[in-house]
Amino acid sequence: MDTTLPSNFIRNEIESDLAAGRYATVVTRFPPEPNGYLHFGHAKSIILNFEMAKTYGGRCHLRFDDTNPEKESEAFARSIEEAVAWLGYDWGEHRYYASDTFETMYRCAEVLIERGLAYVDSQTAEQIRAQRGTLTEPGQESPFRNRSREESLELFRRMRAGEFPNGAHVVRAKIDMAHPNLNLRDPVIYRIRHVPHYRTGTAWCIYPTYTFAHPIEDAIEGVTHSLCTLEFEDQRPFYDWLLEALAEAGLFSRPLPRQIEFARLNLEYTVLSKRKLIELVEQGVVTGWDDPRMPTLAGARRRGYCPEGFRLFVERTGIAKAESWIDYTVFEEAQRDALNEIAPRRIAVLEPLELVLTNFPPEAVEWCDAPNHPQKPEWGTRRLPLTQRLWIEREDFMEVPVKGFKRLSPGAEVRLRYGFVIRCTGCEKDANGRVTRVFAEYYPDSKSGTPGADAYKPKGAIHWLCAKHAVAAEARLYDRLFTQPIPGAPGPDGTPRSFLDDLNPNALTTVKVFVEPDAAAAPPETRFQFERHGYFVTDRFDHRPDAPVFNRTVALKSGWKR
RNA sequence: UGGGGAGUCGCCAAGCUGGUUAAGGCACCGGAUUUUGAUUCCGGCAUUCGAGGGUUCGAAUCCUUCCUCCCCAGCCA
Repeated sequence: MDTTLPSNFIRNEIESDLAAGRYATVVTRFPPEPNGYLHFGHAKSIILNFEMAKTYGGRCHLRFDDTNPEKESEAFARSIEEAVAWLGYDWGEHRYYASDTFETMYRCAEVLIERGLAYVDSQTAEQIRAQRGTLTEPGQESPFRNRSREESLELFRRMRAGEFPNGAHVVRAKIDMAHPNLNLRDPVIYRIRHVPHYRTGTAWCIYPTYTFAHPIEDAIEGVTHSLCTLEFEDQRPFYDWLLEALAEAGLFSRPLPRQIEFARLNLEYTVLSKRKLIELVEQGVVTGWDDPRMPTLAGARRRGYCPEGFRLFVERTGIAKAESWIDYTVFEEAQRDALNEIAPRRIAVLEPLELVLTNFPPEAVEWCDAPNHPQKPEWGTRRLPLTQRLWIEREDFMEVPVKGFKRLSPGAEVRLRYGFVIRCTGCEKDANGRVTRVFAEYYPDSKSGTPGADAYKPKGAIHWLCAKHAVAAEARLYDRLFTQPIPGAPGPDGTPRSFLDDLNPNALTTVKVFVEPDAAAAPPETRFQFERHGYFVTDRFDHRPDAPVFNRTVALKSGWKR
């Protein structure tokens, strides 16, 4: 067993199950309903399930929980597969659809009825609700609860045959209408829905409910550990009741799968509920499900976040049962740590200011070697042309420097990264007092990598790009989508607010920038670290070498506090 | 006021079959290295485990009372 992974209660449970011989192997599953896009919360579940299986030498299935034809589609299923694969997981042969097992489920329900453990109720949804009782009062038994097994069986058969309209009958498990756990007060396990299913078409007009289908799907697939979120905790008694009954009837063999619940992910400065995500798209707050500001996996991919960063994130935040809100910095830091390892360095000037080296020969070009990664010499170097006219970052110059400023200002010396040390001699301003150009003199004997270059000890180093060679590009600077840690949380005085009230208007800023030619020429989805700025990626859809588009994934940390 | 869960450092989270100084991560604060104010590197960061009682030589870990928060009354998942 891998002891380098952090301990968590699920690992403990699995290990004791294995040690006790309850299961010979570990089989988990990621069971999305194909009715929407995957988000960061799903990433936690995907990673948990696949990593647990991997850790114990088992396997993880991808299962589409498509038991409600009203909102599911093939397109969603495909986008889910794409996202899981993007995260780096392979379900191999083990892709399942609940809808492939409708016949088995039908049989399971029949067996329950035959054994007197389920019955067809012919009341309306309203009547059933009224009889369910309340949290403190027991429910009432349906007048149809004790009808004969034969009659229920016959009605169930006719339900399947399409003889009844929606809502005319349902089949319910027969457990205990007075049970303190409402989920055991004869839960509905089959309902009539005259709606075509995206996979089974019109073959069925009755569909099993999640409650009934999920345990059966797990058992059919031989799942050992069915990991789900906390809200299903109350459902576990039914999960066990059902499988026990079916095993007793000989439909499933032991060991039966067991459900274990963990807390879902809550991340600050973002929202992770399907409803809110849909609202962001429909209100036009973002451009779509894959907008880089969206906490969807499609958005994350486009934003430039990497799978390894997600894995690190999940590993660092852990798996537990306490509902908690994770600091956004944990997510960002995990991404930076992962990106730092895989992103080659390049230079980009985000807010260009012209710098003229007055003592540099006008036609000369000095080639400077720059490493592609400061800690990975094996990644090699590239050559940057340096000429008299350069672009530097506007924020790297201050006519009147503040205390602690280590960059350019009149009289100050600074190193042009990988190039020469220069001394600022002044600047030029327009009528509004805005600096339009900076002047400096370079020290010819200070070139990086040449003997004696280290004799210069400037306080800082700034990046630059040759004005003649730099390529213009568009940079989309992304930031957190919300301004509050918990979007929509009530105000201090308790006034109710909406998460839409906390939108960050600056979550996207588009700017015209200059980049190194080879960065512009890179294919879509190529990641770079633009030195001193952050991690960027060429946009998956909009980037073209002749019209480059870079998305800022996450900025570098900055210890510089004015 | 029924049932099911959870409360350990600012944010997460190990530990919880009782026994040396309560892991680790993020954040934060130093300090070293650095041609990214990045990375890396050292060091600091809970006499205390929701609160009160109790058992014990000894409790975050056992018992007990209380407090707070979350979930459940879809023919959603």
